[in-house]
Amino acid sequence: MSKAAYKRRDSVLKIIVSEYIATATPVASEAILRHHSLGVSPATIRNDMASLEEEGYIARPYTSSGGVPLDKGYRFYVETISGHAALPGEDQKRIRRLLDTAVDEYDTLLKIAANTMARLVGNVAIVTFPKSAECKFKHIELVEMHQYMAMLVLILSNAVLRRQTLSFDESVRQEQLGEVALKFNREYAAQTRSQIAGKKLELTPLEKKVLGTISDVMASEDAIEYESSYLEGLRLMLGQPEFVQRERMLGILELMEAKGWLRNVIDWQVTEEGVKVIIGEENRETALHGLSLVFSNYGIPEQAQGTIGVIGPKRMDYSRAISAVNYISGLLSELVARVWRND
Amino acid sequence: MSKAAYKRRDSVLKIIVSEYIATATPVASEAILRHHSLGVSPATIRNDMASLEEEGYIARPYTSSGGVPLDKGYRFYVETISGHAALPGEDQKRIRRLLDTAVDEYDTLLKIAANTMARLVGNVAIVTFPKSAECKFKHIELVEMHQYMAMLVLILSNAVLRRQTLSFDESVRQEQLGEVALKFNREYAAQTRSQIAGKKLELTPLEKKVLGTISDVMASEDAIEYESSYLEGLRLMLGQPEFVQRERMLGILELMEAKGWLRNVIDWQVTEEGVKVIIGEENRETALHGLSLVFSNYGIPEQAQGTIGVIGPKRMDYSRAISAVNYISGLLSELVARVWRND
DNA sequence: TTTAGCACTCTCCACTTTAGACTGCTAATT
DNA sequence: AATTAGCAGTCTAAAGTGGAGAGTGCTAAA
Repeated sequence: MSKAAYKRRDSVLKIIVSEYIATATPVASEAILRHHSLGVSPATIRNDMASLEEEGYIARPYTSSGGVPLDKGYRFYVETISGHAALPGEDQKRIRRLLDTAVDEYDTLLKIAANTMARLVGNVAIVTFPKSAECKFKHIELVEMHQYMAMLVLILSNAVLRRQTLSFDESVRQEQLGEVALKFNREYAAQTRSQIAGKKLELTPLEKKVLGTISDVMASEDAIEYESSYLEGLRLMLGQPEFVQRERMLGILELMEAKGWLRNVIDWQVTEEGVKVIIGEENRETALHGLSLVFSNYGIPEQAQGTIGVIGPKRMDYSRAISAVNYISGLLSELVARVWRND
Repeated sequence: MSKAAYKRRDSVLKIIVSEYIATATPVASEAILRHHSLGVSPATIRNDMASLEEEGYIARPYTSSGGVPLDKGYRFYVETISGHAALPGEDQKRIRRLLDTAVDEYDTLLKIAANTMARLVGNVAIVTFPKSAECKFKHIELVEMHQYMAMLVLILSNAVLRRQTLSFDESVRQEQLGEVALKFNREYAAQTRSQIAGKKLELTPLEKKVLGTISDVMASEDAIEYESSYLEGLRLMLGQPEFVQRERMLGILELMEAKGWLRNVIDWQVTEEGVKVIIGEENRETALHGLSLVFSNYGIPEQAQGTIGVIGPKRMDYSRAISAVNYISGLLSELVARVWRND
């Protein structure tokens, strides 16, 4: 096969993928020529398609139908388009304005980010809270609820807020609680759980109790990976033709309601820069073999990192997804940096 | 029609409903006798069914098929069974143990409650956060993030926690922030937003800024009705045979992803005691006309009330749902009361 | 290497057929 | 007046049929 012929075959593959993404139906040789004149006849395209099939880029649902891309075909497509993608300027502006309105409210901000992205790509969007490797004590507050009970509010350095109630056998007054809080805030500022444990202080029974609770909360925070995250756009994704079979639809719902599924899905170890695309069987989780993922980390490495991404059928608009994830993750990084400037 | 005949007809209706709930297929006259011998022939049952149809309790999908209950039939069924329902002792124990483990962590507690109930009834369960009519200031905390930014943590009397970041034009130190917090905590304890606004104090520019933010947060808290709630068991409900039509499935997903839908669905005005059942077209929201709701309020009236309930197809196990909602709402009330004992 | 031409394959849709499930009605019975 | 047996009649669901149309694979020629 000549060099020019190879090039044409690659074009054919690209057209098949993009056409299939648009129509969700097998792409016929003549359909390819309808929209992109390649200066050759349908028969030539058919030969190319036969060759593409042989090498595992495309497949045909039945003996003589059009071609549909296989994972390898999608992969090729993604490689060739990535880099060129950028969100339209007006979208960028709109999104920036939208997120700016919520910049002071952390949770709302992330929720809006997820929602916006979901609608932008017509699929499921996920945003996790930023998380640091090992959380640090920032501040506690003890508030009396009633005589025998108080609420402990613990603020961690990654701006995570956790609360826990404490019951006492004896009556405790707000003043006492205030003193304990003051002492701990002075002694433990910016320390990790293990550092706090290492510090031997003289403690009253009340203080011991509070310290124990703090330690528990920090431990559970360290253990959590993705518990809290926002997931938006389920209805959009499930409206796609790939989910006409009820089985698939329910499978997805089941997966997403399961606890801790995200941990298996996103390879947390990977801290590479930039947008990553995972296609079909490249997914570790078998339930996701029919889907693709486009995601990126955001935030400040080693300090406060979260993940933002899109999940959709393999037949998703990768160009749009990549540019959306890229832009919004950048935006979030910016906003996170503003809060963390010098922590 | 004799008294005895009326009684039999009621039995027939009850059997039709319960049989339909179990099988999801129209109930034939002979099927009724298969499981419940009423001492009469199928022809008699048929006469009864004709009468039930005439009065709008049941309908037939086509000219000569079995009967399916209409809303009026379900309503009759619910009236006759309610009161007799109680969760099996072992379930009660299991659930109590489960919730006890999370009693100190408010959010987890509610999430577990929702999850448990969803699995108990095989449908969607919803639990909202307790909310009081007008929230009261309990405590604030100001934590320095960096020179020009601080985080405001506001604790309200209903144990709701809200945070917000504050940016300053000038550099601000933690000490200053601490003093502001101390002052506000002293002056504003247990006051509502309007009370705080009415109190005229000498304020520095910094204090004015903080007060403004507090006021904003409390205002938005007062405005929120059901923003935060846990919804579990979508996959269970959507697995039911009523959702084989994709349209319906997507309709439900759309409804549930919409913001503020819950407010329309649950009649918040109703503060009656006990479990309430809403069947099909009794729902205000048209998207829910095919579904039923079983819900109850929990918490302390006027002080901290939330809602817990089940959403499922009209063909749901009402007996189980009513007993589950009843039991779990009672349990939550108990746990809430423990925290609020004398607020 | 590309192309024209044609037989062949397979899907999709509409239509028909058939078996079986239930009822409604009528006339007889209690 | 209420109940029953019996049977004709109605309707569904599933399986089968046939034809149109889309699209390919192959062959032989350019």
